[in-house]
Amino acid sequence: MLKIAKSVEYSILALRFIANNQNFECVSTKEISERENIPYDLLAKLMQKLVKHKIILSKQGKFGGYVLNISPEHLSINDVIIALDEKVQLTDCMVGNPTEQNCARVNNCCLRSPLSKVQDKIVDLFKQTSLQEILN
Amino acid sequence: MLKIAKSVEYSILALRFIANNQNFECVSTKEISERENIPYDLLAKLMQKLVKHKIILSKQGKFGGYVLNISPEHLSINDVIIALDEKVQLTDCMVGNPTEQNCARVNNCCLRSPLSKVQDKIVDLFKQTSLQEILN
DNA sequence: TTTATATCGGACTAATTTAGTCGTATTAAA
DNA sequence: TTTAATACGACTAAATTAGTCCGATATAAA
Repeated sequence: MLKIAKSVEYSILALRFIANNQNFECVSTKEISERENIPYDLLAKLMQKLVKHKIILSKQGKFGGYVLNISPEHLSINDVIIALDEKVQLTDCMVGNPTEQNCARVNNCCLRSPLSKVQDKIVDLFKQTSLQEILN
Repeated sequence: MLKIAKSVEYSILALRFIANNQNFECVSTKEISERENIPYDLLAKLMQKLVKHKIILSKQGKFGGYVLNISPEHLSINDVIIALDEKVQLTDCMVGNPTEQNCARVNNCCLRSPLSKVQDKIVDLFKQTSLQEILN
C-alpha cells in the first residue's frame, strides 16, 4: 500500500546518473538504461517528460543525450512527481470537487477532511526531499 | 499514486458506524454494508480481521454482530492498517533484508535510505490520526 | 549526402495488484 | 428446527501500472 510509481524511482535514478556523469558531455538514454538497469523504452518516455518540464535539456542526433537544467539542491522529489504527471492521492475523492464518480459518499464523507490533512503533510515531505539528499 | 487501500477506507467507515450505533446492541455487517454502501462480502472479511486483532468483538448467531473493543481515542489509522495486514511500503525494497527479488540495485541503492525516512514519517502521520478525529 | 545514433511520441500489450464474489460451515436465538 | 448472523478459504473480475513496439524526426560525423 502507498507505493510510489516505478516511473518516479526510475527518474530519480536517471537524474542522479546524469548528475554524476555529465562532464561537459551529455548522457544518453541508452547509457542510463544499461548502467541503471532500467527498461530502455520506458525510460525514454520518462526522459521526454522531464525535458518538457525543463528539469533536463535534450540534444538530439548522434552523440545526443541529456544534461541537468536544475541543480540537485533545487530539485525536489515532488518536482519529479509533478513532471511525470503523477500525484499523491490517498483516495479517489481527493480532488477539487468530488462527485459521485470519485466517492459514493460525497455529501457525507467523514474521511475526506482528516485524510486530506495527512495527504498535505506527505506532499510536504516530498517537497522537502531534494535530489542532492539522494546524491549523498 | 500513493493510494490507501479501499479496505482501510471501508474499515474506518465501519468502525465509525459501529461507534455511532452501538447502544447496548451490536451492529451487523449487513447493516453497515447497506448504510455505508460497502460490498457485503468484502466487508464481512474485513470485520473478521478486525476481530482477530481485538479491535472489535463479535457475537455469532441470530441478532449477532460487532461492538468496539477499543475506544476511538485509542485507535489509530495505523492500528487499522496493521489489522488488515496492509502496510505502508513506498518501494519493494522497503523490507528488512532486501534481496534481488525486491530490488535490482540491492547493493547500491541510493533511494532506500532517503525514502525510508520519508516512509517512517508517513507511518507516524497514520499513528497520530485517531478514529476519534474522524468521528468529529 | 548518406549513415549511424540519438530523441520524440503514440498505440498497444503484459503483468501485477486490488477489489469484489461465491460457496460452505458454524453459531446461537427464537 | 428454522432463521439470521459470523467464519473462512478459494476463486474471479476489474483496474492500475509497467513495459513493449513501431515509426518518425533530428543531427553530427563520415
